Amino acid sequence: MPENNKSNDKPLNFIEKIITNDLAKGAVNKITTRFPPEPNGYLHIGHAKSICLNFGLAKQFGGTCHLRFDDTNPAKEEVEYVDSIKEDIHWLGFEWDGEVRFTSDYFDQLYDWAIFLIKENKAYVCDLNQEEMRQYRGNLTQAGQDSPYRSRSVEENLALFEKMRLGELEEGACSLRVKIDMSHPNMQMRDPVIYRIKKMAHHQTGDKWCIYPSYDYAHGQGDAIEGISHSICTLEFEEHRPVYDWFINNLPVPSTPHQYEFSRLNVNYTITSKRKLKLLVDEKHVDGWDDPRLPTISGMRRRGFTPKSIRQFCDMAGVTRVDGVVDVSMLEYAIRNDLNENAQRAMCVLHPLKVILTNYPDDKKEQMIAPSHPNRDDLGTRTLPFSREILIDQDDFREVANKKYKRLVIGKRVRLRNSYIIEADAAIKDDDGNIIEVHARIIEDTVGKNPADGIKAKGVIHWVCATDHIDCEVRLYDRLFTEEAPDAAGKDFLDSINPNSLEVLTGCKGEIGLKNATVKDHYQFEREGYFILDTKYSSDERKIFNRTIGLRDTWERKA
RNA sequence: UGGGACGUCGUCAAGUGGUAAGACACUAGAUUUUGAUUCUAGCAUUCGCAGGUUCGAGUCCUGCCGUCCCAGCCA
Repeated sequence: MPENNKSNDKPLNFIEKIITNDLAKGAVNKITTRFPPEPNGYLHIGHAKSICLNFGLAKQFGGTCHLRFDDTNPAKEEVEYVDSIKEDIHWLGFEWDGEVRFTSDYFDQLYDWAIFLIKENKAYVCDLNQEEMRQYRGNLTQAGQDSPYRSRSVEENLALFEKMRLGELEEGACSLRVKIDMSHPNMQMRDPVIYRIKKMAHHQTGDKWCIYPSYDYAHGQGDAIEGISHSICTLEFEEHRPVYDWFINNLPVPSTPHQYEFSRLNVNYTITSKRKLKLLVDEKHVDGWDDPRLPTISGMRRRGFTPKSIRQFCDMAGVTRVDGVVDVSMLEYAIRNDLNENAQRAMCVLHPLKVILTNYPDDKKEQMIAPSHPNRDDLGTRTLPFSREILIDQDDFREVANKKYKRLVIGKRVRLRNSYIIEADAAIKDDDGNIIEVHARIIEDTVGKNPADGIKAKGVIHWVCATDHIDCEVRLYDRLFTEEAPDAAGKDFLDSINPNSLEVLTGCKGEIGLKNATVKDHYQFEREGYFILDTKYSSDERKIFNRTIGLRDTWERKA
């Protein structure tokens, strides 16, 4: 019996039920799924759901999952994408069974089966051009008309198809179509094209072909060749299923796969249309496919998302046939949940303000010991140099404030995280009235304990030694779109791009230990959020931290 | 106005005739050297609407309404 690796009490989704049933009644002994991306763009969060589903199902039911590039259209595909897709799948934590497969591996077989269909008098070469074909196809409410070329003889079709293959006919001059039913209410069944002439090199097969099979023809046969038992795709392919089944029923294929559709993942305030993502990249609205604001896997990776958080998010979103839009807060929950548990803590001051501790000796320096994680001793401790001058965040000091403000205020006390409690005495200003420095005093003997006088601090703020720290740049990201549904019909998604989606902070000061940060280390900068070194632009000389996600904030930090 | 699919809390989502799981979000309170985490409590008399069948309906039937998909030699 297959083992269910998911949390015991979670109800099965409809595909899991189908599989459980197929296994129970012996329709299949072992399941085989596949993830079939077209290498024409980078993977995004929507693909992650499909990856988690297909690879997850195989693992859950003791089956296997293939990676097959659906590369039937050389005009749109590139190896660059093949490479990034493989990398992203691995990064997400999945491994495909056997070698990477390509639909183009089956071009010979597909071609032979096309000949077979012609000989069966089920396929014909059609000379209609695109405009004519559209007219003959009819429309949603009107039946189509048979192509005048539909009744060509087998011999003529064979000869013509051979000329197509040999490159003796121009692109668009004709196509090979299958004879189904031009008056079928399902438009997909009105004699779909299965081969078209494209005189271009293919990234896998080179110059071997100048005719290429269409998705409808190639996909199901690829599944059948690989012995895919459950071919899972998204809802928009639903009306293609009869076509899929037609080929399986009319060709001598080695197995009979079945297609199942689920609704694609949509997340509000973002877009998951490959075409639109490509536009954002091509028109430089963002910094490449791996821009941290993009929902691409590479962008999310650079942003600091973990594979585990993405998997959890996909699991939380569920698998159904209902089209809906998942709230980004669910994604944010998933990443915070992982990082809260696993990210080491550090302090980093984003908008530095100098504080002089007037009662602390000029020549004194202490080394404060702080845990790397509040409730995980296994992560060890770190050392924080402390001296007379420290830096705190400008937002953490006010000359006067109401009682709801729990930070440093003149005449009031605040706890320096992992250090002393201090009390502010004065704010030093420049000629324009800007606070440039704060004078304060430490309360003696308050490291790790409350003051002897019983007057406790109201809050806790983070800080960094004014002399012993690292300089860094911090990049804060906000949602790329201001509209909940930038993709909605009737509007241009470019109009809702958030002009403030990236805020670059320079002159930030991080605790000294951060000098050893690597691109693999996720940090929680206490009271600020989760950060990770930017893989693209950060260097030893210029450290750049990306904010993955801020801490949950129930207080309104923005005054 | 053709065909197909889908409509359960703000958002995902269980439920398959026996009297509305769970998660996110949100609200209130407790703990807290992160206004974080954790914890505790609250959050659909109601399942798109209207009829019907039934002792009993989110679940069955009928009608209606709404949303999405399909007229590429894209996938």
